[in-house]
Amino acid sequence: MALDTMAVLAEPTRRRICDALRLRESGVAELVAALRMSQPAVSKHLRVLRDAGVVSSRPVAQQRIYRLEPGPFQELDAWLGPYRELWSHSLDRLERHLDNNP
Amino acid sequence: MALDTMAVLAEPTRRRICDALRLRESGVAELVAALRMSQPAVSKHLRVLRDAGVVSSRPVAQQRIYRLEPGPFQELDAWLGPYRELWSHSLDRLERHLDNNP
DNA sequence: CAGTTATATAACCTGTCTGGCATGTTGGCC
DNA sequence: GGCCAACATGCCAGACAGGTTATATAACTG
Repeated sequence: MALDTMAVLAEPTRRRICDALRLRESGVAELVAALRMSQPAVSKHLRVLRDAGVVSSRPVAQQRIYRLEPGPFQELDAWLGPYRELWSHSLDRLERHLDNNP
Repeated sequence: MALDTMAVLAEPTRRRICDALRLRESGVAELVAALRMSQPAVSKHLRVLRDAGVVSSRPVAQQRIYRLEPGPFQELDAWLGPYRELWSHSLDRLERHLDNNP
């Protein structure tokens, strides 16, 4: 469910990791440099992200390359679905208003 | 920013409140009954949601009617934007694959 | 096999968050 | 004005999350 996913993505550091991985997949050291944080802290966040399926890792020599997985983001998108009519209805009203007032 | 909004919406109880308010605006007592939780707990969550702009309240006699506000959900939708190409690209590849293998 | 690189895990501390109970506060009613 | 109803707020206890340092593991390297 998007339930757990939201909690995982709510953490600012983890979102920074996602922002970084959105540009290109990376090893841990690269993320550590980008985030200016201790390596264990980054590894812990990566663990959480991986357990939630937000990222996946593949070993390359001693490195582990992390990349984003689309699934959880799609879930989040789907969860947001019903809430979209909160503002799509407003847009409908705006359109009708403009139609009636040319 | 969507930053704080995500943390606010990550809380399961608060999401249940949002789910309830999505159907219809309600007073606190109604939410208390729906969530089977103590009234102070609900009021506190409503405070957090209101501070984040996720809900707004309007007084009606001694009641306070709460309703959802679209803003934060739009922010979340916007934040999700760049991540959408994670799976839209996959769909592109799938389409090309199907085009090339009729 | 010894040493080094790259990452994961363990132990610990601290701050924050959530829930409950008790107590304010505000608006209507007799 | 006194009382009740509907919420809000303060305070406390328990749980949990995130960071750091120290240590373990895995894979190359000579």
